[in-house]
Amino acid sequence: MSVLKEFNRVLKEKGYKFTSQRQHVFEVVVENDGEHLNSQEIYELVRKKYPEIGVATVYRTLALLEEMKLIYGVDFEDGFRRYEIVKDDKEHRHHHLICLECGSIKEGENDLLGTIEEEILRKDKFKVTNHKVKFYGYCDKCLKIMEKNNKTHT
Amino acid sequence: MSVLKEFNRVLKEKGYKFTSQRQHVFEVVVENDGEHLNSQEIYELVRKKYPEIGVATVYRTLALLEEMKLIYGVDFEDGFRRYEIVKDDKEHRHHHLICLECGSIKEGENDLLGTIEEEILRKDKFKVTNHKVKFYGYCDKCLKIMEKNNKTHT
DNA sequence: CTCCATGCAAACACTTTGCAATCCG
DNA sequence: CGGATTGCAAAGTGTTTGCATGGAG
Repeated sequence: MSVLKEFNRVLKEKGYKFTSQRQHVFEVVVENDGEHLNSQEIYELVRKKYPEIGVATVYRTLALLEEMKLIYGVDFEDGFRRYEIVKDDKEHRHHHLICLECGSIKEGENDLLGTIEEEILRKDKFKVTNHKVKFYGYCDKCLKIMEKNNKTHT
Repeated sequence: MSVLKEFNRVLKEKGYKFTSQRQHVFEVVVENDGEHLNSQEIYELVRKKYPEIGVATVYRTLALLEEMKLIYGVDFEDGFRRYEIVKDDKEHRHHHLICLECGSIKEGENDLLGTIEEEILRKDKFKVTNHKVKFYGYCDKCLKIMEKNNKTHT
């Protein structure tokens, strides 16, 4: 798997050591891409494959991976820091659709915000280099259920 | 001040009691609108006027104010829950421009995201009811300084 | 063999909770 | 008065740190 090779390469490049703990943590994040796992969930999953690992190592490794720009943290304000894989710079700049009914988190189209960022540069004279965007609302599934039940929201 | 009256009114409406602690907490948030104070900062400011207040009361009051929809929490991922006043539904749905250089937080134009939300409804079949949007980048001032220093970023 | 990396537990920082005392209505 | 509200301190979170041991290079 090329992602793992890349991981190894960047590790060496930065003078960090390759350990099975780091490999396991990284693998769990890769294998669960799109799940937005939090640190504890990652810890639990790693423990299944590598029971001796300690929480601290997981936290340290996640920080390391973030520093290496292999993953990055997202915050859904549920009290946990959650992680996503950085696929490339474009992919990085997506946004999330968070359903208030079922709690599902869906990743949205990538390029929607480009024009807005241009506008911000013009109007606010603010050069956007990244964004964290969360839309809250109701997903298709829940909308349909709510319609069926004749519920109204807001 | 009509905001305070409104506060009092909503309190009564919901069957909550009006106490000087609650008034002070609310006042501090109102007086520092735009500052995005976190709970501890609010606690410190309230203590200047009302030294007997306890942290717990501040947290409880902030939760109350949030429930009453008089304020709402924002998360700038600095480890603190920060608060803003809800002025009206429109105002609520703004976004933030966070400068990576000086850390300043500016509030952006309100209506920029309307069209995007329509597009999300069409493309993703997701009905947006609120959003939390943070743009990271460089503010006008820092951009100019960086240009002067011939620095490049990213 | 030399450090970097790890595991453990203790320490942290922010927030919440339990409970007796207080005070609004 | 009576129950909601408070202050205090203790308990809970998720996360970080100190330190001796262990393992990669």
